[in-house]
Amino acid sequence: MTSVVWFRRDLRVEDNPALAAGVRSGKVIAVYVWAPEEEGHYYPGRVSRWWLKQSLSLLDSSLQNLGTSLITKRSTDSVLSLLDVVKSTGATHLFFNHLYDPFSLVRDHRAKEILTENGIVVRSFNADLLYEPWEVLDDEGQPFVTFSSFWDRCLRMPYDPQPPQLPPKRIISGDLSRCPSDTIIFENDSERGSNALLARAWSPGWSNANKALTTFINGPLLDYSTNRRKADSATTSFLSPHLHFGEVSVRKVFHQVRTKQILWANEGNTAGEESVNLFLKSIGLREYSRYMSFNHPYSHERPLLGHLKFFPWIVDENYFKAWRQGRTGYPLVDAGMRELWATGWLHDRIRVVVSSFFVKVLQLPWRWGMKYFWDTLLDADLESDALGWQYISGTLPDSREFDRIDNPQIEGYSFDPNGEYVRRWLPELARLPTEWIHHPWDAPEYVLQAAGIELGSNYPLPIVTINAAKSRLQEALTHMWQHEANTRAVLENGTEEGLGDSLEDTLIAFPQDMQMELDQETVRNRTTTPIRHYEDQMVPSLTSSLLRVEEDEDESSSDDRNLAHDNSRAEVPTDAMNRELLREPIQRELGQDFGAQSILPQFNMQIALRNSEDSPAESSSATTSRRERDGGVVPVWSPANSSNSESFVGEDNSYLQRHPQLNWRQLSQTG
DNA sequence: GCGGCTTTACG
DNA sequence: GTAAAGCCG
Repeated sequence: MTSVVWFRRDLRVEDNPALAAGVRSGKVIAVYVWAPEEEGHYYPGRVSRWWLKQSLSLLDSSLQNLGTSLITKRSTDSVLSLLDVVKSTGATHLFFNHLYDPFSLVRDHRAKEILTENGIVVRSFNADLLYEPWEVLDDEGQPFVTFSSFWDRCLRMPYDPQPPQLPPKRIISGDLSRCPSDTIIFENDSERGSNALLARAWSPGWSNANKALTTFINGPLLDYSTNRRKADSATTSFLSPHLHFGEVSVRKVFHQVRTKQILWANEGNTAGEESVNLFLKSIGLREYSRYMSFNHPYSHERPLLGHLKFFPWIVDENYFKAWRQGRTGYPLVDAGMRELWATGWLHDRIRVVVSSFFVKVLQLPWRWGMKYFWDTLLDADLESDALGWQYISGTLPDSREFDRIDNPQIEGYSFDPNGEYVRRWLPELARLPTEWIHHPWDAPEYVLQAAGIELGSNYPLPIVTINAAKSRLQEALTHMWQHEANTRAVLENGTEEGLGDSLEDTLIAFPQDMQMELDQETVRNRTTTPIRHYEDQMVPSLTSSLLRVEEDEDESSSDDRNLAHDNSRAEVPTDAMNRELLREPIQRELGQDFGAQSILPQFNMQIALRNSEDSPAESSSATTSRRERDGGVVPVWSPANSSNSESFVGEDNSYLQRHPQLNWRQLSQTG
């Protein structure tokens, strides 16, 4: 028997449950499908593609050593390409590992549906997380809504994460003769030169990931606790790109780090113990990003909390440009942005500094910043990216307070006390004494002259002073509360006028220069296969486990639930991903006519389609319907259903109502 | 060792 | 903003 093993972001042969399943059951066809257009705006950036290219090539050599090779396919429809591979190789099974970003949730469900319809046995596995999102629930069976409660539970689960598995000793290859690889172009000519530098600093690939893990555990891990807040990042693990592409299993990381911790604990090495706790917390945040994405599949484009819905974001492309170029006049921010541009890397601490500056001082819409991180980071990761920006923007229950502005000058002396980081990335400030390095605008003229600095000329004055930013933020909040109150009054009067003029951040388009990049790529890579009509792809299923009685009343028989439970450890319960949508908005709005009210479709893939093609308006008449399938009830939704953020995060929304104790309310009330 | 003040952390 | 930790007399 032959199985297709579909590699995605699990580019390793070790501790890879899908590959192991394939090897166990007979002959293996290993395949990677490159179909970036399926991810809409989130076409991978230059450095991310560079990494992927190297990683795939190393995976291929490992597979060749074991007895097969990696088939690569260029596609605009992963699922149909998989079906082709299955048919041309005579495979009967498909195995893959779970992903939790919104695009994958939808695509993978569709893969299961279509391949199953074609008589293929499809099995999927957990390879990316310590625990599946649907395993980690509070005492009421609800998902956690704060990180610390989530992570506490993860560390106290009644069963351990699965121990990592060894790589297979050999692989029996399926028949590849009728399934040739496509050549995939990961970089264009203009990118090749910049990419050449990356190889000096980074070594992608699963075996290199293992080396990086060992190096970290035997070196910087011990002092992680004391060093972790220094901008000069020689003390971080550098594992994030490896983890993003699944070159090393997070379970292996967890296992090895925990082992070290026990060792240190026995030696009475409390500093080492504490370091491990802190490092594991960052692993936990990665887990939590998947958890959030799974439970709230729109978190990459819509705030989880709706209290900033009427915030007047400053839609200013010049600000945005100054931030990207590292010309804001704040040395720590600028050094970070230059480092990011030059290397695709940024210490976590500095990510917080630059993104907080972006949101609080510049008051730019957070999705622009998130998109820029996506485009430029070597470890660009949609779920982590979204979690980070929502945390900074104050749209999570456990976010930073929105009305507090961090001061880059103070942060500078804390994270870069000697100014070495700033001097490395801002050569124009290299000769400035440490006393002034994080606030050159206060330096006496003779000091500046001696350092060869002319503010406003070879280094900018602050783009906005912190005091101005503080008062501007207060004004903006006042404006927001006013607008919110007006809207509420209008709603209570029963008229709908005045609803249209709020500038919701989800409606703010990406700036042109960012979009052009995407559009060019989309056009350039267009193959003969037409892009499918989008609605076809938007059908998540109810295969599963977490269906609760109150959600589905009479329509879900207890048989369905019991049946689903049997499988719950291995299969993604795609209903859970819709839990939010199902429980409140969809049920509430069933039967309502959204029609023109349903405003713009906000799901990125739709926007991308609309931008790049004359697709016929998505027929976004936003129907919510249920249909029978496989003896179970399958809710069908289209993105326009939930495009109205009112239905997801509005003040009458479930997420807020369930957490009345959370501090976001203070914001609204102080107004 | 204690109280009171300052600093730091806060996902 | 609050609470814990660190520091000092």
